[in-house]
This record gives sequence, structure tokens and C-alpha cells, in this order.
Amino acid sequence: MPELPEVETTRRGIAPHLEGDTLVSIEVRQPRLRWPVPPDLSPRLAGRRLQSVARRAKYLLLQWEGGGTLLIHLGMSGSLRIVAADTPAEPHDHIDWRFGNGHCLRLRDPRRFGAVLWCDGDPHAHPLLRDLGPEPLADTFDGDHLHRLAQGRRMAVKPFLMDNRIVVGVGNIYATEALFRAGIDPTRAAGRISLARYRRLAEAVRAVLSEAIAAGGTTLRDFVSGEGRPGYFRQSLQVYGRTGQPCPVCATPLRAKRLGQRTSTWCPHCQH
DNA sequence: ACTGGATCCTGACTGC
DNA sequence: TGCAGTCAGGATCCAG
Repeated sequence: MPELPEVETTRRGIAPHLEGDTLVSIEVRQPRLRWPVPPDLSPRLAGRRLQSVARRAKYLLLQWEGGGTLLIHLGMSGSLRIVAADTPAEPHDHIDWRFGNGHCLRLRDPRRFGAVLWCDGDPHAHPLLRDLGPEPLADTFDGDHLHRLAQGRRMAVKPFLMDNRIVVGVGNIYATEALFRAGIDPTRAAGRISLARYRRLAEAVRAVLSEAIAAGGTTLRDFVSGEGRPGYFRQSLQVYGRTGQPCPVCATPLRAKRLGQRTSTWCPHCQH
């Protein structure tokens, strides 16, 4: 589900409602997510003010006054939204954080691949964040970075681009779209792509992510922003989910193949 | 070190 | 209508 644009859209949607507010209570209806939800969240957080809602890769970092960070990952099907405190919980609404101003931050995650974890020290030193690659929209990410890390790698460039040790936030939708824009065959070995083409790919990644954030993300089925709205980038997808349909550029039927457990769709004429 | 595969879970959809 | 099989926005873990 949520890739970087959807997580960033969520962050922007919830932050203004919560930053500076005091947590009143937490209700955990289902603690079994990817890892167990810590049982001591209430004593740790009740009565404390939320300082900021930040993001690293696809993790949301809720940083609390006095120290400590709540790490939230939405997995494949998770969403976070602000609801009124008296809104009845629906199925798969696993956790509520109720704040003093009447707002309730509610986590829904049908597949439960998401995670909610507590981190005492520097969250960037946490084992889940420590080895992550650069943010794709930061200055440290470019084609030279991709080209350098790809040397000698025989895996296909698509799963290479989705490896969060290489660069974070690029999931199946945006990897598919960026490779189309860059004209690169997703099955090509990562180590056999020129620097010039990696520079083009890096720019395509930045462009597609930026455009998706501006559109509020991509809603395929269940993604909603912090305010409950869907994202509108779906209509801008050129190849993702369009297997068999004509390429928007040359009309060749789009092909699909599974690479690293994920379906890749591409134009066999435009991408090589 | 790199690579591919299995795995967690629910729901939507397809085809028989 | 039911049932089996497939697929889905992620990413960790493990064997070879």
C-alpha cells in the first residue's frame, strides 16, 4: 500500500491536528501487527505532548516532549486518520490515540503488515531505520549513487530500486512508473545500466514521487489521507496495473512479469 | 555478499 | 451460490 507519497500525504494530513496536543488515552483493540504493539504505551504516553510528526522512509515518527518516539509503519494496507473521539470503530481499526482537543488518531490495517513500535533513543539509530538508504527527494540521492551501488549486481533493476538499502520509499507502483519514464527495462540487470541512464532514472523517481505527493498519493483500493480523502495520482499512472493495454506512447501492448515477488509492467518497445 | 523464495494477514476478484 | 485459486501498495528473514 502506502509508498512514500502516501505516507507523506498522511503525515501532512495528521500533523496539524496533533502537534502540540496532549495525549489523553490509548486504546489497542488488536496488538498483533507485524510485531506486537508494546503493552506499555499508555503509561509511557498519557499526559504527554506530541512534539512533531516526522517521516523517514515509509515510517512515521511521532516525537514526544521529554523524549521518545513512536514509530508507525503502514505496511501494505494501513491508514491513519483523524476522527472525532466518538466515531465508532469499524473492523480493522486496531488502535486509537485520543488527544485533549477531542481529536482521535486511528490506525486501520486489515492485513496487519504494519507496525507500531516505541523507541527511546535516537530513532535513526533504531535497527529498522539504521541501514536505510537516502531519501529519494534529498540532495544525496542521484544517478551517481544508484550507479555506484549497482556495480556488480546481477539482480533486475526493478527489485534493486525497491531495496530500501539502496533508496527508500520507492514501492511497486512508483518503481514501475519511474522505469517507464526513464525508458529502462525492469528486467535488466542492475549492474549493466550506464551512469547516464541511472541519472535519468533518478530524475524520473524524483519527478514521479513529487507529482504523486502533489496529487495526495495514489488510491488503488483503501488508501485515505489523514483527513480521510483518497489520493488522485491513480489517473496519472501510465503503466502500473495496465498489463495488456496499449503503451500510452507507442501503443505496443504492455507486458507483465513477476520480479522479486512483485508484478512489473512495462512496454517492451519503449523500455530496454 | 548477493540472490531468490517463503512468510506474515485479510479481502477482492476470477473462474469453474 | 459456493469454493478454490490468485493477487494486492511491504519488507524481514532464511537458505543456498
